[in-house]
Amino acid sequence: MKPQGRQLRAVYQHLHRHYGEQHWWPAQSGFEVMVGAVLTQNTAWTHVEKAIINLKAVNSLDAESIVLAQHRHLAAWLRPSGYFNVKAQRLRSLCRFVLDSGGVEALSAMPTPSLRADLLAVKGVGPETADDILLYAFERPVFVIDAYTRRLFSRLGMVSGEEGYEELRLWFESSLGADVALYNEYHALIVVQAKDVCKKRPLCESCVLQKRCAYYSDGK
DNA sequence: ACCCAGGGTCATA
DNA sequence: TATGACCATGGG
Repeated sequence: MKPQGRQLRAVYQHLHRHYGEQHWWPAQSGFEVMVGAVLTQNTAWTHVEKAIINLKAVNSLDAESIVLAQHRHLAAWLRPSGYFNVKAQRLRSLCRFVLDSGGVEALSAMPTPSLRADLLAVKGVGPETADDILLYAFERPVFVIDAYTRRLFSRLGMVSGEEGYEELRLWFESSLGADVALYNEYHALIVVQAKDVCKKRPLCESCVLQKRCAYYSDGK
């Protein structure tokens, strides 16, 4: 393991002890993970759940139904998750990709690099959404980078925060080694940690690692 | 009333 | 390559 690996695992252990097992991704199928990954873009998960409940209520949580649904219907079902016009389009393009590829089962047989490239080629699927899908739907060892990840490790002084997405992702992956279960839990813990804020003082390293204070916002 | 959520695309310079 | 505008609901 690389030098940063030990430090990264120490942070993980701290978060895991403090917040416990997260059991992500909350979904009943790989396809549901894919849908949730698009719907949660810049949106609170509680709102996404309502949209997914709507889709289930009309028996349309599958690629065929979503592709065939009229835009106004799909948009109405997605309304609670925000950006409903945009997300209806993105969901359609993702579902068309799934169908054109022969379904989720066929996708799960693809090697990770080509699957990742194909996901990124879908309109509305960017790096984070693609990596959510790769890790949580297809159980591939891909470390998900989000704004929380960049902010936390920047404040811990382990990265500058100015790195590009790919650079940061490869840094985590090479430091930790390929480990699906670890990546799964780690990303979940980073997200949970970010929500756990106090208003007392700006973040310092002990804030994160010793939980004296959990004010992780940007102090603006 | 303001801020921001488990981002991404597109137009501009 | 790098900003800025835009998408839109709902909870704190």
